[in-house]
Amino acid sequence: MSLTAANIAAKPKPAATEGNGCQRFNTMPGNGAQPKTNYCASCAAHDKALCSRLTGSDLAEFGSMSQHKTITAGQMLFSEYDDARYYYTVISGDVRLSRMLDDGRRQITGFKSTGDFIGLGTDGHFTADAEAINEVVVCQFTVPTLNQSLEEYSVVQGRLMEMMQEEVINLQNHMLLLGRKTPMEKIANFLVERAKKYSGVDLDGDAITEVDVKLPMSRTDVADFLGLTIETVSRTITKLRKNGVIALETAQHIVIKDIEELELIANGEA
Amino acid sequence: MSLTAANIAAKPKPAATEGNGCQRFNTMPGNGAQPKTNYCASCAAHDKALCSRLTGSDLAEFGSMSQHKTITAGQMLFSEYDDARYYYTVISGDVRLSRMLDDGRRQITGFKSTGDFIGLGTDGHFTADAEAINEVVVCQFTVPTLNQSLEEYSVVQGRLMEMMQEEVINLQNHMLLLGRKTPMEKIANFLVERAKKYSGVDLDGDAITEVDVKLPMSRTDVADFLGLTIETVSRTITKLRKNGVIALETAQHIVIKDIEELELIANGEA
DNA sequence: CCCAATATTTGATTAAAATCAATGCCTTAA
DNA sequence: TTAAGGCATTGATTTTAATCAAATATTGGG
Repeated sequence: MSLTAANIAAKPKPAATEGNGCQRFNTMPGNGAQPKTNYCASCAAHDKALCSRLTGSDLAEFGSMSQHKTITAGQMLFSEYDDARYYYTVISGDVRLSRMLDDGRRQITGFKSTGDFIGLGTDGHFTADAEAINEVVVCQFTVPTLNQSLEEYSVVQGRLMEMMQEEVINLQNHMLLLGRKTPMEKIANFLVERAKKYSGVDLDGDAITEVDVKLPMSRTDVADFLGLTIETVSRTITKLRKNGVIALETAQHIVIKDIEELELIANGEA
Repeated sequence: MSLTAANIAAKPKPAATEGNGCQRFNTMPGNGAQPKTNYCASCAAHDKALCSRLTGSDLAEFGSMSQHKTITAGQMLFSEYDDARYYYTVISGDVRLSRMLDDGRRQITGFKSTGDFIGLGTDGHFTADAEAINEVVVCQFTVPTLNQSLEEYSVVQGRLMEMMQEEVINLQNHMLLLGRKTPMEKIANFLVERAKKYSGVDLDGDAITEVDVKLPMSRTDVADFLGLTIETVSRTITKLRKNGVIALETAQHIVIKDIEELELIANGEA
């Protein structure tokens, strides 16, 4: 079983550079006497990642086939049309995936961070650009290696399937946003999503009204994710601020003052 | 291994009605003496479907676990939030998948026809409405049955993975369209896509300029797929017609007069 | 610490598509 | 054959967000 859809025709275009910043996974700094297993078991990404259901020696063996790689802010992990030689799990930092038109118009199709898998939606070549928003550490597997692991570890296979399902749901949600939501609804939706995924607070719990949201990406990135211009993004955030629904600590640090109201706005119910 | 992402929280809402129009797959009309295999081997959907890599007795056994079901135009196959009890392969006809906002705004996330799998993007519940555009025949599997088959037939598993990859690519393409393309580019893109998928003509071959495109869906559906209003859809089609890039046999039957030009327009290169 | 460069916000104007409104066309059933 | 209803098209107007333009804030380098 291969993750790659070999039957799909590939598009013509050159591949890009490769191989900077690599380091063997097993050369990670730390106590040399510690058993290998612990590197992965204590990994910040493990609980949410492809390997989340592996433990003990299976996890150790799976992990031994991976390498960590560090990418500095602004650097590309890969470009659209590149041969898909590696798949990645984000350990830390934020990655943006995007597609572009010839004249420079850009659509960001997703932001990936700790635990997220990068490699869905490939047909042998990557179908998007992947760029580091800040310093990013990824755990990379070669495509053949991962494909073999999928055969060997059915729990990895199952987890991948689950992640693909989540991804399809996310993309469908985002299509509804792009096609049918107003700028105000888009921004509210975006902030609520970030809050749910990254604040660490359980928003379903009662009496929670105030949530911190960090936005590592620029306004341009937000605009290109939501199908807006930066000016509209900025004006809309200002409007929410003036209404008291949010407050701005800095441009990149937003405090949601009323998450319930923001959710109503996000779903067109306000 | 289960296709369902059991860990994802399910949303609250009632399930819908079920069970009309069912018929046992093996009671299909035809020569009773024919071996079972042939029913699936000669199925119009087989080559593109989940079962495309199964042959002989495997195909027969896999097929024996399915049922055919006929849905009349306008009827729902399932609704958003319904328990996902079945997965489907479209045998014939056209299905639209959509998500709605409370005030009625709708985004169609895809049109499914012969060979397409319906059931991607579920978390135990369906995350979209599925409606028949015309009379539709589907081949349905219960979720547990299909999950078991995925274990048993690795080629089915592999084909599913491939189809999910294609789906993710499709959705990413459509996000670029929704977020960043002009109405003219959207319509051109839509027509080219339909032509590539359904005309049966190999468009990469040279000297092909004229292609028939049938649109089983209404202008409202097209609008809700492309994030436009029906008026804008209509006006844009009229403009293409006046420019001679397309011609209208009827509203539902469009002839692409210059596919190359239409592709340029679709990609913002014209 | 200050300056330059970049990012964000705000303001004015324009362009584009949505909305409101009406007409035309096609299908179907009496 | 004709009338009715639904769908599609066309036209007029309004609204919205994009564009154009400028000011303010933030960041990093010297």
